[in-house]
Amino acid sequence: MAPRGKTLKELAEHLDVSITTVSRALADHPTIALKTRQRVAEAAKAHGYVPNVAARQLVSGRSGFVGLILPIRGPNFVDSYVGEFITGLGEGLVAHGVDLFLATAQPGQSELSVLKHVVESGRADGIVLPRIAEDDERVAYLVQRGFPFVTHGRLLDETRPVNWLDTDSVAAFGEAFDLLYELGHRHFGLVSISDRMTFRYLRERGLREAIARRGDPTVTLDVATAPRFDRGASVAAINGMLRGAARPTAILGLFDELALTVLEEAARAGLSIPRDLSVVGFDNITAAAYAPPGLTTFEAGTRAAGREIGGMLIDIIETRPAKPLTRLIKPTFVPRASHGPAPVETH
Amino acid sequence: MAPRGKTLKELAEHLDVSITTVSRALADHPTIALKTRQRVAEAAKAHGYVPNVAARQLVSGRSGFVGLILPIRGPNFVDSYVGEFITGLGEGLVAHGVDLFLATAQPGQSELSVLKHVVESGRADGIVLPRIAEDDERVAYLVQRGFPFVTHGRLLDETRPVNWLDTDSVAAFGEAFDLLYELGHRHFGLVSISDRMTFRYLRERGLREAIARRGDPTVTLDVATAPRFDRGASVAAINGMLRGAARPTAILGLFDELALTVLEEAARAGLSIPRDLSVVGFDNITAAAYAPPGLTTFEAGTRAAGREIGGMLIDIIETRPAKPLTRLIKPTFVPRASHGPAPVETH
DNA sequence: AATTTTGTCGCAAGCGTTTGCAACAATCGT
DNA sequence: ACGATTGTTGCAAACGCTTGCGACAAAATT
Repeated sequence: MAPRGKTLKELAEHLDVSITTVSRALADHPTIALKTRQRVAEAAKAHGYVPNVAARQLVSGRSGFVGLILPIRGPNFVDSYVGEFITGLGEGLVAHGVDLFLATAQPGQSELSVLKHVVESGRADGIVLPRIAEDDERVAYLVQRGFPFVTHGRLLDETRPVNWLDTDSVAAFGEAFDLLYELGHRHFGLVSISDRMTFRYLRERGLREAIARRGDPTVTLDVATAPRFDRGASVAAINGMLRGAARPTAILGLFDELALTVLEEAARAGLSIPRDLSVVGFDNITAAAYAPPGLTTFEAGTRAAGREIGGMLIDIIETRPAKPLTRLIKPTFVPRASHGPAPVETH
Repeated sequence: MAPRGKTLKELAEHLDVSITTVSRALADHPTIALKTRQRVAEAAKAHGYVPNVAARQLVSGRSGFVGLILPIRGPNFVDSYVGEFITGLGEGLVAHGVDLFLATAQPGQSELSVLKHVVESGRADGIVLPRIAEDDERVAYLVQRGFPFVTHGRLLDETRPVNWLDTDSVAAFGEAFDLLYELGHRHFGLVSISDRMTFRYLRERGLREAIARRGDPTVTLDVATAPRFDRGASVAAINGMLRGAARPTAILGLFDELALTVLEEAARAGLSIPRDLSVVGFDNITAAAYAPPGLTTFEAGTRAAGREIGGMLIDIIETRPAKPLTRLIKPTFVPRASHGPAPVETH
């Protein structure tokens, strides 16, 4: 057994006052004489008193923890999202004296069952849900349970009363289209995923809306999809697009990993970037800067998002606002060398 | 206030037995009649009973948490280490029903003071300490406190009774040297850091020992250092080496970020890799595969290390072994295209 | 001087568990 | 048939803290 820290009782005996008084003094309760408060504070510091969290939690009903269920990943791959998001979340929470706790789903176990366990055991005061799907069962559970949470990403059905923060990928993909259109591109490709994640839908919508706004009937859009973490399928889908009859002159990757794969496959197909093909991604992962010729992309600001979400969640836990809190972050354009003027058409 | 879950008391009333009986039945205590145990188990499942962790912790003295203090990072940079290590740790802990909790140090606050707070508040049953320095004050504190912990990385003084897991970078850097020597290289450079981290020392030692083993007096080693996260200083140090009178033909980066910077600066200096210069890194971060021409490096297996450390820590918490547990993992060589035969000397 | 107010403090209950010990009924041996 | 054994359950204390309410003395009011 780890050596226990000092308790209130010990402090009280030492100071010859009641436990109650020590407790109130440390909470700076105004009914305790100022002199007593100071005396207690000194003794507490001198003895290195640290309150026992379990006892405090038991009576207050609050754990001082915010929970996050680690997204299940393939065996060999961890994207940079996890590290960045968690770091930001920690930063956002620490200012309020709240710690982050991470639950991991066992191999056979669903994320939902872990979530239920976390909520019902009283382990967390609030939950953050990353990377959500178009219609997420975890959200349904938490809403029905009335448990505080905020999601990173939105549901498709925006009328549901959920607190969320999202990056405005509609705007980003619109911006990318406009830029490429101005550069003369008319034939577009989008490499997407088949999983029903909300961001997949939103990014494609951003692109389509921008096309519609432009009102140019000569613009074409070709969409290729593959399962999310299936690299082989992505490669195949990309090659289909690259080696097809009507190869686009500009290809957008739903996120950087996909765009980087386009870069690789294009090189393999003997295409020169950006002379023959422009490529734009989304997320600005580290490798985007290193992959030749440098991937043009959007900075999603994952760490800042985590920080912000931490603050939102604390706010929700403490004030229980009636209206849902939502925040839309504009990603910033990161121009590098993978985009350029459309190649002149060879008739 | 979040709606509380069911309590033992409610369950007991429903079943018309005592709280004690329910508690023991759920723990599968043999003194409780088998029939009663089953009856209780069913009711518990039906009512969705989940024990309150705070109450349990209060009496058992165990929190069911393992703590990790997030390494402090610069404002803009999160290396992939965090995400990988945490993912692995979660995987290693979940099998034992233990959760991971993350504490973050406030800007002005030392990691040590956060650590003390975590330990003394009873928030964790054990601690994992990542990325440790040659002589780490956190380790001293935990040893003196008799608190269970395991480090990722070693102290320089290996006689201290600490549980650690480390990657064998001595072996890796020796292997790298041998390989490059066989390829004809005689003039070596090491881009290192000035921070007193143990791995800095070990990797350099691995290199020097391999050189000594070879016993070839014509071999030279040039070491350049810069503060850990100071990219500008690294660039300067690397350029000093690259543009100096006696440029090495093979440069080892203490870790991939450094090696990648060598690649960039070499390109800027008009050097062709690997014709003019061989570069080898360590860690195998994602970008290593994308940076041209592909960085030769070592896979450190961070995620697996986290997984392993999780298991070790549980073991330590439960059995309190007298002898420290230590584990040395051999990194695997990841040959890519940034190394090759030494250029022929031009006299 | 008697009464009310104000300022300080302590008693004791309660948060939801676990666990040593006692209590009781049923079964056993002789 | 009686005490001893076995099997099963419950009582109550304990873990360390917070908090409503009452107790008491000193100060203010009448």
